[in-house]
Amino acid sequence: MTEQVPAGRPTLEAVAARAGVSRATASRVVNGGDGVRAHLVDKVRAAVLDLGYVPNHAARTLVTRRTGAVAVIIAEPEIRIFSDPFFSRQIRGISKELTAHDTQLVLLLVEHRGDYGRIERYLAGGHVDGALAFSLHTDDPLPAITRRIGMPTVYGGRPGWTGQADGAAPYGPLSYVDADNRGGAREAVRYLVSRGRRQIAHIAGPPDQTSATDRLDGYRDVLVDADPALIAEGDFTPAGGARAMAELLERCPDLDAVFAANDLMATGALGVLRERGRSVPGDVALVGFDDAELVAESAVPPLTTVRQDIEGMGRLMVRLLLRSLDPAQESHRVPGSVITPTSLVVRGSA
Amino acid sequence: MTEQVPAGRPTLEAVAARAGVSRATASRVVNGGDGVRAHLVDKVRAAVLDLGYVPNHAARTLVTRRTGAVAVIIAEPEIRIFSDPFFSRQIRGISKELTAHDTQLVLLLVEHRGDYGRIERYLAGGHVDGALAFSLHTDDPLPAITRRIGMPTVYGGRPGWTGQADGAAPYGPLSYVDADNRGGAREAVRYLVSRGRRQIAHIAGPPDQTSATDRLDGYRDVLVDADPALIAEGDFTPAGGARAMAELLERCPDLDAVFAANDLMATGALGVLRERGRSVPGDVALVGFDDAELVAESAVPPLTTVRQDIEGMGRLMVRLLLRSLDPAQESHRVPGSVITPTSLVVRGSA
DNA sequence: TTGTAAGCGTTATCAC
DNA sequence: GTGATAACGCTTACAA
Repeated sequence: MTEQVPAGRPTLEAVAARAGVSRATASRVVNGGDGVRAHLVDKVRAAVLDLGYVPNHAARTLVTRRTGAVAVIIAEPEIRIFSDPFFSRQIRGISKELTAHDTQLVLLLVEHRGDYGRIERYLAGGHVDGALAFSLHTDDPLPAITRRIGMPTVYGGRPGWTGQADGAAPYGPLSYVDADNRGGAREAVRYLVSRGRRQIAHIAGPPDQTSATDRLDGYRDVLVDADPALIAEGDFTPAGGARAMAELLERCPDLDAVFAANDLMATGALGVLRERGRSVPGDVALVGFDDAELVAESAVPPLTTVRQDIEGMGRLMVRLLLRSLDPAQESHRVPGSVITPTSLVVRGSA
Repeated sequence: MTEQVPAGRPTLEAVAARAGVSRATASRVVNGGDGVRAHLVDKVRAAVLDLGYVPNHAARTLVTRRTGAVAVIIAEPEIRIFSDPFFSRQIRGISKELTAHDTQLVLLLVEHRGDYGRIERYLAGGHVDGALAFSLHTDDPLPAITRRIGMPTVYGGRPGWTGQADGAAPYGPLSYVDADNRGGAREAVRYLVSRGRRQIAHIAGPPDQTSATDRLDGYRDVLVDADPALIAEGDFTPAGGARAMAELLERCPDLDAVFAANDLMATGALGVLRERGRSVPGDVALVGFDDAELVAESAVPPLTTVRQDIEGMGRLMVRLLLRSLDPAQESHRVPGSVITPTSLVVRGSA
């Protein structure tokens, strides 16, 4: 059996043959063509084109030990994965930036605690060069995993225990990108104060997420001795916001402003206020957080809210990660962290 | 340089050495262990455990020509990617089913027309075994691409031109999974009729998506000679629904019911109706489509809507695709299509 | 500047 | 049953 018809996809060998060069030279051209005479570069490029050659990814990975892929791990046991516009935008930012670097996005959704075994095996299997993760809960097993197997990882949102003294960790402290939640919250509350509001309530997020606790801290920074009755806990969903709002109205019927820890909860609160006949912003001023698309602007009235550049944060996570993956970089293996600024967007609700 | 310290991750070779067998036997055990004496199986398993061996994916792919990964292509130029709860749930279904089959999900977001070159290169590069795609617009280049490179693909939602006579296509007609949009729409409209509504309007989705046109067709099936003024076009977003609702109210102030082609538009319509002082369902009955989580149920009043099993559809797409990937299957390379049933969920809005 | 050749870690085809 | 050994397609010293 000689003289076989060109069976599957063309290989580098075929390209080299057609261009009349060695496989090595063909490889050089495919990878940029530095140090190859223009003459040959053209020949090889032509061969690539006629043959429709596309490099075999597995073969390349096998030798370079680089996969050109990054895992995006979304560990959110709750129903809100993806439905939350926050994730959507961050993913979009991540996707764009990865694409710009010719890197693929492998999505790993974690639904159950038991999924972590699978995640660890996957990450350890050399399928990806690095990982991006979100929504770390205080007892999340992920950091231990990525650390153990030495997988460079950047987190979205400040982890709950980043302050731990952990100098012995293989790659230093965790790296993350987060918005200035505390500062943003302060600005929101100060704004309400400046508008003459006196009984400013807060609908907080789940206490095991730093984005929630940081916003609560910001609220407290301004209202140092606020009545604890003015604080109710939600879960970042509209329904949770509605429940919290009902509670607050019960406990403090005279409140004249609400700062909700995210826009979704703010919309829930809005519904309850309307039901109870409180006008917004007349009787009660309402400020959200996120400036979530399809939510903040289209609420009635449109939400005054704290904007964070979610897409930009996604892009930043990628840049941090890829930089740490580059052996030539000084920052090799230590991604570092970044806090991005927020800004208050004033609309109709406050 | 002999006597090297166990440098990187352990290889099959190392496992074999430790277990005192050949690499071939070790490989057999790792891949199920059929035809190997229990005695040796145990030894190899033990070695795998102590060494923390994880197979190298690239090496395996190189020889088996199977990547164990599937691309999920989301080609939605609009802002609603992911923010739309519909996608979220379908992705969840897909993710769960892929996980159950030990297959990875590679996410490819298409934002611009120019992205298709990249997508084609990626698919042709042998990174994935098959593809799943959504939201096909009438002139979408994707089917031509997947067909050209022979990539098994299952679509979410009926493509616009599936009816074309295309027997010559390499792998037969496109395969897809879709809900019974037309039947569901009929049921919704019939329900409104049965409740005594007489001026039933429709807020349609974008005419280049079959889910929208199929629902419109269902509406027309029941209301054969409905006044064209009763039909307004939206874009599947709340804002679009609001605009359409305003138009309808302008043109047909006496309408007493609205069937919106999705829940998001229904919520937009709801806001406008409320603003205009029309009670729901008193003055105007409102029915949506999707039974979108965090949307339908939490609307005020909660939305009567047509439910489709979105997550189930996602799972089904995966099953169809994986079946077509299995060379042992009779259905090899021809995924086939499925239409899943819908059901009317009656809540407060109609 | 170009070619030769040695792997990268697996699976698969053979003999044994 | 088990073990050599030849691919798989590519990159990269090293030699020329």
